[in-house]
Amino acid sequence: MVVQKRPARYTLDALLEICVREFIERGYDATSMEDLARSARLTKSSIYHHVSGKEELLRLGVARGVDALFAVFDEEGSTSGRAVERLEHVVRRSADCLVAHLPHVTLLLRVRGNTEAERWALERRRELDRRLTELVQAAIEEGDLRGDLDPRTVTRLVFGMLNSVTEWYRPDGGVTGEQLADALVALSFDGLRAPGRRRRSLRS
Amino acid sequence: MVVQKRPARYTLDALLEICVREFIERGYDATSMEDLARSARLTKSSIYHHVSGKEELLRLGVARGVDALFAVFDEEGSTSGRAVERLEHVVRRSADCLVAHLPHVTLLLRVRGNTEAERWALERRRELDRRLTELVQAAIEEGDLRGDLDPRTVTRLVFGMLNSVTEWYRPDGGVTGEQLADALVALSFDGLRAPGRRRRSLRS
DNA sequence: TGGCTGACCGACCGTTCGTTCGGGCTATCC
DNA sequence: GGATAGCCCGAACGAACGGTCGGTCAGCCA
Repeated sequence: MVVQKRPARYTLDALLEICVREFIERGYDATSMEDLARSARLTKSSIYHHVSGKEELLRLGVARGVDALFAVFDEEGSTSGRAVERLEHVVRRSADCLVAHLPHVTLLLRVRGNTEAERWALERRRELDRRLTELVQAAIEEGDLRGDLDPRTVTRLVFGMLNSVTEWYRPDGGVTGEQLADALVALSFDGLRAPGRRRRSLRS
Repeated sequence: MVVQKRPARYTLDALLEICVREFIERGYDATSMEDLARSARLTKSSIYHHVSGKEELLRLGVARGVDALFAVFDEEGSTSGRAVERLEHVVRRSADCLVAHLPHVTLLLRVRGNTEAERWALERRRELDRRLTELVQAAIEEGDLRGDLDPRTVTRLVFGMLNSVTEWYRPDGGVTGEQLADALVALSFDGLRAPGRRRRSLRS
């Protein structure tokens, strides 16, 4: 093993980046402090110089994911215009955001509520879900979205499709963030079917 | 607390059901054998009478999920007819199947590859993904699905939307399995947009 | 009725966990 | 050049982990 003469110094963010990556790979609970230390080329005890403990690393990680996603709803395109256009903006920008902050958002979407930090993250996610549902509801009422599907259900499905990106997307996989966002918006709003062959509504 | 005079006897399946539920609630790694024992009203050591250890419980659980999902691809509707119809059949029946075997499929979709059993499960999931991609590819070539999107990407998105159901669907939530399957198929193939307002292709 | 067996239990094992503590090294400042 | 502060280390802590062991107890069959 190579030992650096001048040991690498870590900023909090640099250390966090490594730990978040490890959390994602093995899962938070399955990752030990020794795993983190090995990955960062530090000792376990050195990590405690930067953070108060394992849970703080999780808290910092998911907080960055939360901040990134909430920022999308504050953008101008999310607050003005027809609901259907605001919805499209949110979906597209969420995809961008998800790609830009892939590790943090991935971590955020994996928490199960075992600790205080995780429960807080779950509550924030629920808030995002609520806002998205409102948008879908409004777009249906304005006549731009089909009304034959339960708004709550389709919101969760679209949200689910969006969030599933963290399960497979890799920046070096040949698909750019823009291509991904295009596909997401296209699929959400117009579906897979070839133009000219579309059904009008649910099968009777 | 009520204590049964004749202590409940467990079949393997009955015990597995309880353990799978616990794994889902807290995550596999965060669930201790004592957690399982408490939930089953047994002692830790009694569990070892039924299974060889914690990992076997996981293995049995995910195997049931794998079997259920693979069965869909063996159905007649998945093997004959136009590709687009086979695809619709697979999506609809996967949704049914996911609702019918919600705990096992949920567990399956959460594994991260830390153990041998988990790596096997991941490989089976990849195989499902491969088969679905083939269907999408074929349906595009037959002209029934739009050709302006990358087959690999949309497959993963549709798959992601499908799988996301485990994250929120609850049988007692007022949405039946059939309504869910309808919404999934409708969204996948025709999208959210109201009929008459659909776009022909990607924005230029 | 006496022994066998399946289901279960309490006590305990070695290991690994997250965390703590005291100290050492190096660059910087006075 | 001595003191200071930031960063890091080795060793060890108590707690909790998954798993083992010997034994108990009820129901069944001969």
